[in-house]
Amino acid sequence: MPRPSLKEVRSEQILVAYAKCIYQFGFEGATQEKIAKEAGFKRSIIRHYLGNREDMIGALIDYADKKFDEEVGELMQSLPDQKRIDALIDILFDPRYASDENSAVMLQALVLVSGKYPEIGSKIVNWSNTLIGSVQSELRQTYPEASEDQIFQVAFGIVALCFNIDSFSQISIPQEWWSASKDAAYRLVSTLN
Amino acid sequence: MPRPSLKEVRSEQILVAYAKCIYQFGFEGATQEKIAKEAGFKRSIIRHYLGNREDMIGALIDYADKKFDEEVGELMQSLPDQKRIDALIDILFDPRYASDENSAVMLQALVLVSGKYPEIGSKIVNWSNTLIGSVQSELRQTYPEASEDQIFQVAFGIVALCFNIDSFSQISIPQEWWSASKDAAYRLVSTLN
DNA sequence: TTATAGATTGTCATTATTGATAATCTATAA
DNA sequence: TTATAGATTATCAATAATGACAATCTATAA
Repeated sequence: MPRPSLKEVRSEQILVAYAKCIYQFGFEGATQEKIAKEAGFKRSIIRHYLGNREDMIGALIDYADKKFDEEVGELMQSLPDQKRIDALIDILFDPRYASDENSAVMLQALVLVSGKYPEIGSKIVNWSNTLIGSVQSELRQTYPEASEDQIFQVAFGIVALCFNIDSFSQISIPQEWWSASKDAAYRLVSTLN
Repeated sequence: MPRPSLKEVRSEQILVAYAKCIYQFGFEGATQEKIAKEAGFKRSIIRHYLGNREDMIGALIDYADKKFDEEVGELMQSLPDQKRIDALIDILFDPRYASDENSAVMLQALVLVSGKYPEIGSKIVNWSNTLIGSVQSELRQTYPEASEDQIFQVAFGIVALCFNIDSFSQISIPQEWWSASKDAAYRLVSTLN
């Protein structure tokens, strides 16, 4: 009888806009008004679908949580059969992937407010571990003779380099920082020989 | 005739409190009221010494700028004569140095708002280059046979690892992340042999 | 002691942000 | 066509934050 619900669609549109605003204005600077404008709705619509500010934050965290896993999954799926590690590093350190749609950027924004919202901290550790784990298993395939400790150190280093360069994505940084990050990642891998 | 000026002292006290609030509440969350409370003054005192919000931000950037150079200088001064690179890495990846007084944390907070205040972006690049440059010159001393490109890549990687782990400083992260960062840094250095 | 410049505090208008709810509009099924 | 559930918009009170300026207090030198 009633018109069809848009809850799913609208919620995601709002959360995407929310993420973009956090990226652009910071966590506390991402006001409902700005989010609404970014999403192309009136502010009231936000409340209608997501509730108050606290509810919004919860929804955002859940969304980021889901999104991060998806992105890592897609990333690993996209790797070719041969030279998978090289391909992985090439993607991780490609400037084109470090847009405001990248979860790594959201992660950096959330790190800054994890003091205020403690549940964020453990999520971030989880996300990091997810990515580190994926890199680890790739390394393990290619370097079966290396120890787990060695593999973990290298995987962690690669992810750290990636997080770091992504965190700069809205600053106009020297071109060579991207290639330096990538080269450093390759250097880390080379130590497993 | 008049009473002596406290401008220098008060300004620094306020800016320290400002930095601490940014670290704790985020950039937009660092309100004048919170800063005043943190510093132990009334809000009016902030305006008296630093002016309005925009003036405050400018003062903060200048302060962070000066502070960062000082800290890097002191860090390099503190290195022993022997095994300077090992000592440098040990300090950079010591959890005790990544407190809220660490400039690296401020840097991460400022990165997030550099979209709003473009002058911040170039400062951050400068700060990074300062630290990278210092690490480079140390590496150059120990590995004179390595090329400049190689030295830069390794120096950049070390600084990136440092920035990354520092950015997590207010999250309770696994203990091994610190050692993994340090180990990765050592691995990077080892590639210069 | 006293005049003075600066320190410190107090107050108020303005604006920004949010929470909450009412009012209106509209796509669907009966 | 029409009732209905949900979409969308409008509005207002409450609070937070800022800007601006007035008022008061106090350490110094003359």
